[in-house]
Amino acid sequence: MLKLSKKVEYGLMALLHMDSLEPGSLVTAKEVSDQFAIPSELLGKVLQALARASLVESVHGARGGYRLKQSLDTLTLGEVVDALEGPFHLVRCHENPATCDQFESCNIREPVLQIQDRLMGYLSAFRLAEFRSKRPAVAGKR
Amino acid sequence: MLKLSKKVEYGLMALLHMDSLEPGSLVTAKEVSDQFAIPSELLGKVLQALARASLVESVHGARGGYRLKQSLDTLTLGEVVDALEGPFHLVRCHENPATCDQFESCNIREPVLQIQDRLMGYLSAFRLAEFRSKRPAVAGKR
DNA sequence: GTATATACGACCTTTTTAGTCTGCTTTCAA
DNA sequence: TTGAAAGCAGACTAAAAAGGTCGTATATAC
Repeated sequence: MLKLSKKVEYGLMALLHMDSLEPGSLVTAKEVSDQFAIPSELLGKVLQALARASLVESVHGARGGYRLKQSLDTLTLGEVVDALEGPFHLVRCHENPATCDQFESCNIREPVLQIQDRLMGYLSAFRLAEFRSKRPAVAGKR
Repeated sequence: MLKLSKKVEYGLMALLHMDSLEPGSLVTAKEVSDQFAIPSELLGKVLQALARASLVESVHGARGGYRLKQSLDTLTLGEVVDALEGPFHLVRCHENPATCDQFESCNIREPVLQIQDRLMGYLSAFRLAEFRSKRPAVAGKR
């Protein structure tokens, strides 16, 4: 209920991590999964989904890996959620009214839609660069 | 993922319905469940939770039922969510860090907390009266 | 005292989420 | 040219949460 999924958490952690690396350098799913104690197969799927959505770029084969394709300055939380969970719907009936037993009698449809729009607007306005600025500055070489 | 639960939906529907009745009049869980095609036992639990949280008042025994205890002008979406789902946490680790395998290495804790605070602020600022104003006006007697 | 209603807890079922496994394709480099 | 390292894809399983049901106790009107 109103929770972020592990997929989104993992995706954000990976994106933030990539942002902290030398620009353009590759990192493998295994390296990230080791660093953050994430199951590697699962993180692999997450990164693949981010690649399909062009948030990251994947390089196949040995010595391959992933790198950011967009700056965190332009990436938003909404894009990450959309890439990993699909279009955002606050209630099931907006996706598929047929499954809702209350559809006919429903007296909250319009206002819920309005809330959804505002939440979505917030997610789409939240730039991932804001994640970066909150962490302690990392001194030294990179 | 970032969905409203059926409990919250049912609670909102019931609250809105009560608001449309003669002020002070009682309505039973059965009546509401019939009107909105909600399983009555489930709606019963929802209304009981709303009563525990003092959003509605319950009257026991024959001819009993529920009525609003607060005006929708003062009730907020945040209160309803809190009454029916408990304190709002965007990620599990805010409730129980022990269950999070990524707790040590996590690089997104602070920003996620910030997002949660803003979402919570939004929920708490959203007055249920706004639900009312969006419905078609009901002409005639009440 | 009986019918009607809320209250509450235990339970069951279904759906969703999280994680695993198997096998493939692509690429580098020895 | 071949083996290891990596991404890719889908099926599968396990665990957790959500949704729903049932039984029973308690309160109240008539």
